[in-house]
Formats: sequence, C-alpha cells, structure tokens
Amino acid sequence: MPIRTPPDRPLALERWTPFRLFTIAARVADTLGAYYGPRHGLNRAAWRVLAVVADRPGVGAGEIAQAAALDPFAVSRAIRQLVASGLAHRQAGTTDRRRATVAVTAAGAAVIGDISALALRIEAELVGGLTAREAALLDRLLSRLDDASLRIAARGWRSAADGMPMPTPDERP
Amino acid sequence: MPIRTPPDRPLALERWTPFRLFTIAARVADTLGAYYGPRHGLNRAAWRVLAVVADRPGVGAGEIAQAAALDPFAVSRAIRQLVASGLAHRQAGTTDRRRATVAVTAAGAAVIGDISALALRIEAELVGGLTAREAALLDRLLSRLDDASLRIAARGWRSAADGMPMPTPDERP
DNA sequence: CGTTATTCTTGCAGAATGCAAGTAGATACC
DNA sequence: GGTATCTACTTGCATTCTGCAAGAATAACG
Repeated sequence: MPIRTPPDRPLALERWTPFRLFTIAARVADTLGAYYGPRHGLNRAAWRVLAVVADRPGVGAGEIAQAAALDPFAVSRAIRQLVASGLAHRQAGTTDRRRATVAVTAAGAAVIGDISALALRIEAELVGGLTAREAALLDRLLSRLDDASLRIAARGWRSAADGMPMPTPDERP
Repeated sequence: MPIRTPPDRPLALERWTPFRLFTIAARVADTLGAYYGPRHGLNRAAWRVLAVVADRPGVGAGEIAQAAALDPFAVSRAIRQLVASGLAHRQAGTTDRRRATVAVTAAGAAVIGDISALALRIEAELVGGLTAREAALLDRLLSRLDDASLRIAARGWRSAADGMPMPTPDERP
C-alpha cells in the first residue's frame, strides 16, 4: 500500500495550468504560423531566430538559442535557412572566430517587420480585453510563473516527485 | 510608402505574451515528459488522451480531440497505442457504432494516477509562490485569454491583419 | 434503396527532432 | 612552441511526428 495515494479524479487536463497556458499559446502560434509559413517560407524556428536577430543584431548562436527557447541544433539550421534565403548574414567574430555573429539583411528586416506587425496586433487582440491594471498584473504573474518554471525545469521531475508513490516500478524495454 | 510602418524595434520575443506563455508551458511539459516518456512509454499525445479518458470514461474520439487539443489523427493513433499497451480499451458504441467509446483499464488508471500525482505537484510548484488571491486572479485572466485566443484562432490572421501594410507581396514558390 | 454526411482510421510523404560524431578555433599547461 | 583540453557550433542520420489524401464503416435523409 503506497504512502500517498494518487488522486481519485486523476487530473482534469483542461484545468491544469500548464495545459491552459499551452493551448492559449498554441492557438496564437498556429494563427501566426499560418501567416509567416506560406507567405515568407519560414518555420517556427526560423521566425523566432529572425525575431531575435532583428532585435539584437550581432548575437551569436548560443544567445539566440537562449533567447528563442531553441536548442543549438535548431538554431544552426534556422540560421542556415535564413542565410540561404537572404534574410540574414553571418560574420565571423573578431575576437573569437568560433562565434559567428548574425544580423538581418534589409530583406530580413522587411520580413520580420511584416510579421512583427501582425504578431503585435494578435497580442493586442489577446490582451485587449484586459484593463491596464489587469495587464500589468498579468505581466507580473507571468514573470513569476516564468521563474518558477525555470526552477522546475532545472531540478527535473525527480525533485518534484520526492515522496511520490511509485505504482508502476516496471522499467520500459 | 506604406500607410502603417512596421515597428522600428520589430518585436522583443521574450516580451511577447504568447511566447512567454509558451516557454512556461514548454518547460513544464518537458519536465513532465521526461517522466512519463521513459517510465511509461507514452508520448505527448498518449498521455493527454489517457488523462482525458481517465477523467471522463466513455468519451469518443472527437471529444477527446477537443479536450486534449489534438487533431483526430493524433487521437486515433494515441488510442491505438494505449489499447496496444493495455492501458485503455475500446467498446463499439451502442446507438452509433461509428463512435467507439474509450475507457481506461486498471493498468491505465494506475499509470495516469502516477503521472497525475506528479503533474499536480509540478503545478503546485508552479503556482505555489502565489497567494490564493493571486491564484484566483490568474485563473480568471487565463480564462479570458483562452476566450480571446479562441476568437483569434477562429478568425485567422486575415482579420487581425486588416489594414496591415504588405511589404512583401511576393508569393512563395 | 441510393445518395450524401459523419466519424473515425490508415498510409505515406515531408518535416521536425534527438543525438552521435565532427570541425574549427580558443585556452591552459608543460 | 607544442599539445591536450575545452568551447561553440555544425553536420549527418535515424527516429519520430505531422499533415493530409484517401478509405471504411455507419448513419441520416429523401
């Protein structure tokens, strides 16, 4: 008999906060993706990288990965795509030649400007129903959730599982 | 010269609300996924379907798709996996035999119970820093964002793009 | 009945992802 | 200087996921 029993009603997915965050984000991302995909030939990784690079010209791949929440592999491939389609260009670093800095071309600036305009309109539509006070509150709450999610990810499930019952101790093949 | 110029500083990705929602959700989902993946051999779709089915036994594939934010294809495949690994079972519907109802087996209930316990702990860790008042507020704000995101997704980018400048009128190959 | 609509499933091609290994350059140490 | 180690990034490949066209089974309708 386990120390702690799992909840009777296991989990209402639609009330689980992370799932709620996900669905909101996914609907918006899909809507925006339906724009920049066909129109500019970008995928999710490429548009994020383009946004980061346009916002901070001269960043290296590592910083992009951090800022765009992508792994270095995806960043590398996205940069290659962007360079190939003439939206960004690379320049070998002066002090450290391993680190190539990336910046947008004029074409890239035009593209990200176009996408940004829509992205900001969508965001405005998303939070448009909130008062300024509510929006500020949301901002603070999201910052706190962001911090908390960082801690969760850093510590992994093992720490959250402390003292958890282990009903299925079998190992997978 | 376009009627509306794109913003000078195109978009700070890390301040764009949908991206913030995404990163929080992704970090949590990855943490939980690192648990149920290796331990129970489930993927993202399968765990969600299992959660929905456990919560509402006897649902059909369509309702699952709706509740788990998955397309019918993914649901169909997930159900097949769950049935194959003995975590769920299907029963042809009595009134409408196209619609098979799905329910968890004892093994499936154990698995989702196990995952749910961790999921709830993670959620507690996520929102644990909030006061009850703040948590209630977050809940209301997320409900509003959820509604807004539904409207955005339903109307598509075209409505949000009304009056937008179109700096790159070229069509992609 | 025959036709059309649902509901779900299957197959397959293309895209995304994860990871092992590789390259180039920087840094540290003898 | 030489060389061993470390870092930053890239590449290739196998696996997995996704999107979509087409299909099967059943229901609903006239």
